[in-house]
Amino acid sequence: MKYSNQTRILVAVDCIVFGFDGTEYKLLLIQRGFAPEKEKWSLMGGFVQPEESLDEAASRILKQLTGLQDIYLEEMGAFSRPDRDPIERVVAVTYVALIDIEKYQQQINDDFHARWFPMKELPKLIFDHQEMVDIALNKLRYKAAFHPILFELLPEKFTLPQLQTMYEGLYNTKFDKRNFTRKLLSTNLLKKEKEKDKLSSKKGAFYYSLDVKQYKETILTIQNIIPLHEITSVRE
Amino acid sequence: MKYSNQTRILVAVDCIVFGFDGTEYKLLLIQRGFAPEKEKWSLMGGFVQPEESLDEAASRILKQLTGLQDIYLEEMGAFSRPDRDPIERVVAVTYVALIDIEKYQQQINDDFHARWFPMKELPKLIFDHQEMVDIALNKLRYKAAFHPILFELLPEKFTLPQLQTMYEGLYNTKFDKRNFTRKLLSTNLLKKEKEKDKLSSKKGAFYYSLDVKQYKETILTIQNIIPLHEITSVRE
DNA sequence: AGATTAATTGTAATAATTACACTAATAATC
DNA sequence: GATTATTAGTGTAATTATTACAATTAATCT
Repeated sequence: MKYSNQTRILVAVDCIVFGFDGTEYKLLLIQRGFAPEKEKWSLMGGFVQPEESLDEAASRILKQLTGLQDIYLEEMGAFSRPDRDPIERVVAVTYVALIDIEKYQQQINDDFHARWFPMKELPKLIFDHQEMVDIALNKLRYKAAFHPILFELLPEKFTLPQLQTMYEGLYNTKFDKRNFTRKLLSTNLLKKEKEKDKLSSKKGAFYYSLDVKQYKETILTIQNIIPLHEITSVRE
Repeated sequence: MKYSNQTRILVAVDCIVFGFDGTEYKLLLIQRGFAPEKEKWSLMGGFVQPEESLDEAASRILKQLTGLQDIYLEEMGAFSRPDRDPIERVVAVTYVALIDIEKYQQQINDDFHARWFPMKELPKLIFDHQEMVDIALNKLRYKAAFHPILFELLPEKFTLPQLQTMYEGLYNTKFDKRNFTRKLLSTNLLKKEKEKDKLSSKKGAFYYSLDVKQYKETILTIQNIIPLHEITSVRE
């Protein structure tokens, strides 16, 4: 038994993977393996299979095309212009991930020519993938202003100057060191470690790590219009 | 020419329409017009047609099933469990709207038994529609804490007590009048009108309206971690 | 005219944000 | 081993935002 007289459509998933290498933002791309636009640079995409959800499809596709697994992927929206794919109609649902480039460098598998491109030097992308990336970057900027999600882009232990560089890179601006660190530390999300990172300076900068318990509590908290003590519960 | 060996899937759109009547939040539902679950309460849903985008499908479906048109609908996410519809696989993309119940009361058309239900008295919904509503409400709470989007739920002219009631209703709490109005007015988004609303009190409360130009500028502004003067441009 | 109802308004204490520049630690160099 | 170069780390005062708290005002109703 089926719904009659309805058109069935190909559903695809495209994964937008942002990375940070301590200096700049990069985007992970692959060379598309099939026609049309074979060999052209593309997000990691594929078709949803009959027995998998979109989340499952996104994880599978990312793993198949890059080797990356156990990455947090967040749905970002559907792209559905009827002519967005020249071959036939495809509705694409996008997923976004933020990863620490160095941490996952090993996992990334060369079979499909996955490659990191600095955000300022992206090649021409197929179909509407550039639009997907633009929207994802704007959403990331927006979210990062409220939520300390940029931690996800860093290794487990990171320094305050690294964090600051990351925020400055996202917004193309400079912040005052004292005010920036004060604000970050006042969140109580950071734990100072005993070791220093000696790679990027002579003096060396102390490592910090994310206080995961605090983080999970804090990320559920609503700010601004709602006085903090009024909050009961918010799922997301 | 088509992509070979791929499964095509029904794609549906479901519209979650929240309303506020000055006192409480309500959800617009219809009685489903076809099997399975015919006559059961449901979000306004339908299948995406070959030549329309998802946004277009959402507008069309909302209009066909309720008469509502020119409503701002925002995509909220896909629901894709393979077994979410017992007849056959359907991937549903949800859209959320906020409207002023009284303003649109006229437009709402009884052909399909569209009806407002108070959020605390929702009937059993088909499939995973209750889950969609729960997620939408949480996202609304979350967004409203940062963005003054609740204006969209009110008529063009509204009073400060109405606004406060709306915020209090969303969070099940009470705010201090003085602090609430001070905060709202400090956004410079509200313009005081000359007339008063005399319906809800003897003294009458002045009407305010949204300063649309200011609103569009402000909604693009990022707060918190990013000092305001640093912002260049953020699309969303 | 007086009672009733809900709208409107201010202030003082506290907390957060901003602007601003020198000192500390280490490695590299002479 | 002293000097230089480099980046990390830190404090304070002025301003602005937030909070807690209650009397007065405008209009209608009796």
